[in-house]
Amino acid sequence: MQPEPLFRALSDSTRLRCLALLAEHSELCVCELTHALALPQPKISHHLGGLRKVGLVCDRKEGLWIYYRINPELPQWVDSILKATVTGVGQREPFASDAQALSEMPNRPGGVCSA
Amino acid sequence: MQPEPLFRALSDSTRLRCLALLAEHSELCVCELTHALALPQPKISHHLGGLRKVGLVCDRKEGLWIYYRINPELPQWVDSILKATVTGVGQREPFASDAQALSEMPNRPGGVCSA
DNA sequence: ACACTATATCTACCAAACTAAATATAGTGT
DNA sequence: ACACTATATTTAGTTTGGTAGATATAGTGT
Repeated sequence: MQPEPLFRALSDSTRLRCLALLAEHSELCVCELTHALALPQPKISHHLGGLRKVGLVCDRKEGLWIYYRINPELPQWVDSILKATVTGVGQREPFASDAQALSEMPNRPGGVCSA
Repeated sequence: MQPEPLFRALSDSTRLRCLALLAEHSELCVCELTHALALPQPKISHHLGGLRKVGLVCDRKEGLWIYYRINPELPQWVDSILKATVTGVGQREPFASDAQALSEMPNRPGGVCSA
């Protein structure tokens, strides 16, 4: 993985918020992310596409839903960067509120039992 | 430190190359970086200004030269990100060639004896 | 077939940022 | 005072990338 596109992907607030949630939930569908971040669905989809394009996330289709997860085959140094980032900023806003909003979302599909 | 400006700073090739060199040389002046990267001096200065603005580097003036170093007071998670990046991509091009070009530079000023 | 939900794509607009080149600032030595 | 070196800033042009909104695709249930 090239560092420049990686860091560019990490330089946007919407993408970082998605990644921060994904880092703690193994997989989430678009509607969960849309709810947690309270942003328009096309915007979320657009940014998830960007994350997928650089290889940071992958997706899985199940029925009507598409579940995203952090790519489990990331190079170790990339994984370290993600972990360091979540450690460093995960308690701040808006990340904390996003996690809270997600946990309070009613009618969540599938993978609720994930870590 | 905010993550978005940090990652945006890391998303440019010129800035990454400067940081990679600084990560292994404690301090370097602008002319050393300009020589190592073989880029126009105003371009190097401009990008160093960007790195300084987000707090990734600081500088020290000595006579005609301005020495840059990685900010020694970076938050731990930011330091982890820098180290992971250098570990992950430091051996690749153009970083390896930059280090080589720096080591072969004649008439280097001041801090040559740095690690 | 139809309505509904979930997601993706497309279009147009706008702002941020990289680049190149010229020029300005500032320190040094003669 | 002048020439020279090192560095920073400014300007203009171009591109990249984010946003909003509309629309398309696709799966589900009736």
